[in-house]
Amino acid sequence: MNIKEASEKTGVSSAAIRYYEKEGLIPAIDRSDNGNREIDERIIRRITFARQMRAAGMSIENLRRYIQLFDSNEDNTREQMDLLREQMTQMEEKRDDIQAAIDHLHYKLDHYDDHMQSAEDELRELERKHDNQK
Amino acid sequence: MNIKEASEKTGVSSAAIRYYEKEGLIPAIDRSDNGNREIDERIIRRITFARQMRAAGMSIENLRRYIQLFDSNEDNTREQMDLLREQMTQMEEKRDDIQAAIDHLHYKLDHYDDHMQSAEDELRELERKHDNQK
DNA sequence: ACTTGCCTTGAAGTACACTTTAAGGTTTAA
DNA sequence: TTAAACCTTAAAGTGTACTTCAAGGCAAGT
Repeated sequence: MNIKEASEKTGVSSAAIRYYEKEGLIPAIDRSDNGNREIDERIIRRITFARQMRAAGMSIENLRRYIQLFDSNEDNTREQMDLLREQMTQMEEKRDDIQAAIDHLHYKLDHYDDHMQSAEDELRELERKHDNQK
Repeated sequence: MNIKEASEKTGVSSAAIRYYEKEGLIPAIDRSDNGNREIDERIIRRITFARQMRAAGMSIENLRRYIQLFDSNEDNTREQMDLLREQMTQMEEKRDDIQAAIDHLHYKLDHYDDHMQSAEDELRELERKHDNQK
């Protein structure tokens, strides 16, 4: 499979696949005789994994660190797991931040009919509700 | 309250508060006699709202669009609500992306003991599980 | 008078994650 | 043989969201 097909299959642009390879987010890709990348299912899975982690906000730097551990032959299970746990914690925080924002906007939408004269009214209302929860 | 106190209270840097004001993410802030910003609770709430939306991944551009509608005197309830709903949809998608990544990493962590010889083993395992779910 | 510590502005600089460009190579089809 | 459609690389460019810098002002304390 050439890079264009891989791009279509994974939803990652050809340029980004090259970039990921150069940055060590995916393994080095074998070349065919003419020097073109010959992409197999193993690489597709690695690209897809990278895409998923990137979509969840994992930085290039952290993803590279993890992949380097992962692809090394040494037993660095401890470090890998620590890194994974650290990333999961960050993702959970981000997920919760987003959920809080969704709840906030949901509240705004639900109360649009009641009082929409001014920004202040609405913000006071939100503030009051927030205070009551404490 | 001066900008430094506001920064400490909201967790948004002084420079970012100035930037948010310039970009129209928060209203224009009143100045005291010497030209310094005099920040009250209303502004604090606006900064906090901006911070929360930013933390959830809402772009400066979209936040400005919403705030401009919000602070205008015209009745653009429809546009405001449409914008809010659009943003919520985006946030929900992002939240779900993150959750999928968390689930993936969780699976990895849970199965670390079983088979950690190679990246390929693990990825095959994930692939298999994924296929089974279809 | 001077240092400290805050403030102001506009402009320039930075980090991240790609994307785009430039210059060229190969393969296939007409 | 020439055009189309892919590929390669290195390097430069881009957008976002700030941060940092430079140059100066104000107010209080020593």
